[in-house]
Amino acid sequence: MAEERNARQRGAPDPAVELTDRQRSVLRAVVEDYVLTAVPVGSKALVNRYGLRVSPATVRSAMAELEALGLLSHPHTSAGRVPSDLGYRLYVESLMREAELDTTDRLTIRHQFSQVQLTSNDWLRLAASVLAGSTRSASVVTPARSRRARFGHLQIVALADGSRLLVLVLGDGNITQRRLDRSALERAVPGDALDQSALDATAGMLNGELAGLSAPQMRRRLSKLPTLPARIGEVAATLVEEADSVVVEEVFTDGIVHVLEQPEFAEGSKLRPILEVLQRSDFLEQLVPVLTRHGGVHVIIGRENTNDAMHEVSLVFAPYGAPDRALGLLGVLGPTRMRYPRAIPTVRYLSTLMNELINSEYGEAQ
Amino acid sequence: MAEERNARQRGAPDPAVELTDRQRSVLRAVVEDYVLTAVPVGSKALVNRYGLRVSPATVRSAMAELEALGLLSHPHTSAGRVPSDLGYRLYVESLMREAELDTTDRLTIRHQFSQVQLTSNDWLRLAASVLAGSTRSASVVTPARSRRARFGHLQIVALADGSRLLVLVLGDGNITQRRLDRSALERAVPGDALDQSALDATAGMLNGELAGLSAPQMRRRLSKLPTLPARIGEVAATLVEEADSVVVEEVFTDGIVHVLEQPEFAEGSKLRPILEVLQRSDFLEQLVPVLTRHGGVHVIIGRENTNDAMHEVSLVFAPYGAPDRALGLLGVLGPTRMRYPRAIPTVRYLSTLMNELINSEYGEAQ
DNA sequence: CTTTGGCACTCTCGATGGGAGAGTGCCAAT
DNA sequence: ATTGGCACTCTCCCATCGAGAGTGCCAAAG
Repeated sequence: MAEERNARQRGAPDPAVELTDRQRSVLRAVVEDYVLTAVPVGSKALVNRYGLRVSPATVRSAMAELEALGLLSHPHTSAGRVPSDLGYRLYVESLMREAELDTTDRLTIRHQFSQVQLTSNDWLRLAASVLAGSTRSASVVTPARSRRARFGHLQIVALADGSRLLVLVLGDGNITQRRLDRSALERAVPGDALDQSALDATAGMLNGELAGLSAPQMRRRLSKLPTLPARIGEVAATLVEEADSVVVEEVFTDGIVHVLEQPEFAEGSKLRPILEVLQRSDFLEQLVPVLTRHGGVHVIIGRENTNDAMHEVSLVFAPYGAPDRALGLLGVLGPTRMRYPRAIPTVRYLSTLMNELINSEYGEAQ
Repeated sequence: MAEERNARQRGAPDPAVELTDRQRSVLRAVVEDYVLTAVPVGSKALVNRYGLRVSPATVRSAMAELEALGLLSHPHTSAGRVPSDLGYRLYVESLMREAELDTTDRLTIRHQFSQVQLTSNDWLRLAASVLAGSTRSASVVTPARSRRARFGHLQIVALADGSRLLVLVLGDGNITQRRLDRSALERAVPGDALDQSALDATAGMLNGELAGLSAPQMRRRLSKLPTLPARIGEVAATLVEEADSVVVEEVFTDGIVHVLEQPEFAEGSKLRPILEVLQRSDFLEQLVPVLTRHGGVHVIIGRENTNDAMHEVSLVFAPYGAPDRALGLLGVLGPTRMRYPRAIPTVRYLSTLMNELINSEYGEAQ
């Protein structure tokens, strides 16, 4: 399973092998109880609630051992135990009973996706909404676009109202359009008839020059063309601008309210840094290096995250799309005390579903 | 001034005329002090901080009068006074010293807007960001689109890679495009060469039928066309879908963190209902009826808002764009204890600026 | 050698109870 | 009409104090 390689890659110690069965079941019980109640869990309560066939004293000693291993911690003497980040990690790696999503859940989700069109933002908004609703956490979805949009080809279309439309098809199959500013064009090509053939020629010339370039490369190439005719200059500037704007990733989030409901964020100011990070459009992008190794679901727990603001939250995320041409990310964010056995299958299902949809779209379009 | 008509339209009592000069200046001082400190303000502190040339006892009696008029209130006996919604209303109507925005502020804002292109979402994101930053409140911006997008004209363009692009120009000047699903087209028109002239004919036919219709009307009209050739059916379905998706308004918000910083929202759960309302894309839409009367800045204070969730916040907002073809809304949301003298001019300036930009764009494009 | 019951100890949490401080309301004097 | 004085009323902060829950350790029992 994908997650199992995770810990080692991350260089985290892996004391799983040394754990006794008792330690394992105590750790599991502590994690699951704490996830449920948000209250540090004591030996007695644990025995009662989980029907362990041993005495509280035995559990206590197991807990002490787990604490020595760094898997549990004490808020203070004589409070119950709380899982450490490492404890959660071990739980996620090998203790968790992970169930796939219900068939009904899957059908509901799939149905919702059939209602919106693939290229629209609604698609991503829906994904964020489904993730947030299903996991009751905050969710984040980035569009599946190549990190650096490559120039595919360019076309200038005459619209019926007399204006021109610049259509830019990117290497990853995405399309953007922009209406050309007619008065500016006339400024650039004074007295010219703005006939379609001239524009076609311009487009053809640029298509040849720019094939396969990213926006910055386009800018450089264009500046090098020694004598750029004025009319081309206008189109070219618009073009670069348009390509640039595609690269800026819009991020869709949903379900922030769920995080707010968690007791660890009852104090509003706790949420602030999280909100700020979620706003930043590139925060999921930083995770791209982490997931190139394999395609599955990734879990980042608390302080495992290099971003200081995220030391008290966990991230469960996965890529979707094709890594080489259009990579998107989707995931959920919640307190480290997160329902991993729910979050992980949900993220996994959504990433495979969106993969499937996106690939069938590509299949048809090409 | 626009705001002055507001209170009467709203049917709110208007005790302004009856207030003595002293009462007016006490009310103003109370509002301004409370807005600044968020602490109920007492008579003594008021005299000290605002250099009133009277004794605390005098202020006390003025406060008691203002309280009898419903302009101030008491959290409890022997705490200071707090403005009521009505008190804020009166302040906004006739007590506030409203300054226009700095020239430097204006230039900075204008410069930022010159950096992004008008048709992109970045334009709206920028507006939200500027509003939030300048007022230190949460901001909301809706795109300037006619509430019901009207069909303008339709064009089918052959792309260089062999696929087709459906370009839909709406009555308000907005453009959306969608790549036509080639395999589906082939299904609809089996064995056909998909030549451009056939598609042009289709487009021409639909242009004639659908001119000026809204998406629902389009749907009805299309279903009535007795014998819709298969090839047109495919295009038509895509078309309606596209037009539908334009009507769904995306809302841009920013600066929620600022609200979180306010002491009245320190307790996270207070923020919840607000967040939920902000998420709902139609919440600003509900305000459209309110503002048709005139074009200026509107202020809705606390319980004046019919939405229960908004009873503890104020809204300062304005329309932009042309009411008949493309109406957008922008505004800020904060605690009733809001810096109105800052928020109102900012919203006003942004709405006029965006008006100007949008109209110059229309001017050039037509 | 593991498990268990017992026991002393520790720490949080909630209730209780004063001051201290800020503010009010009222009244009599100016 | 304005003001100073004064008694009164709240909140807020702090300290105190059990109750409760949990721990750690130890000696006894499997």
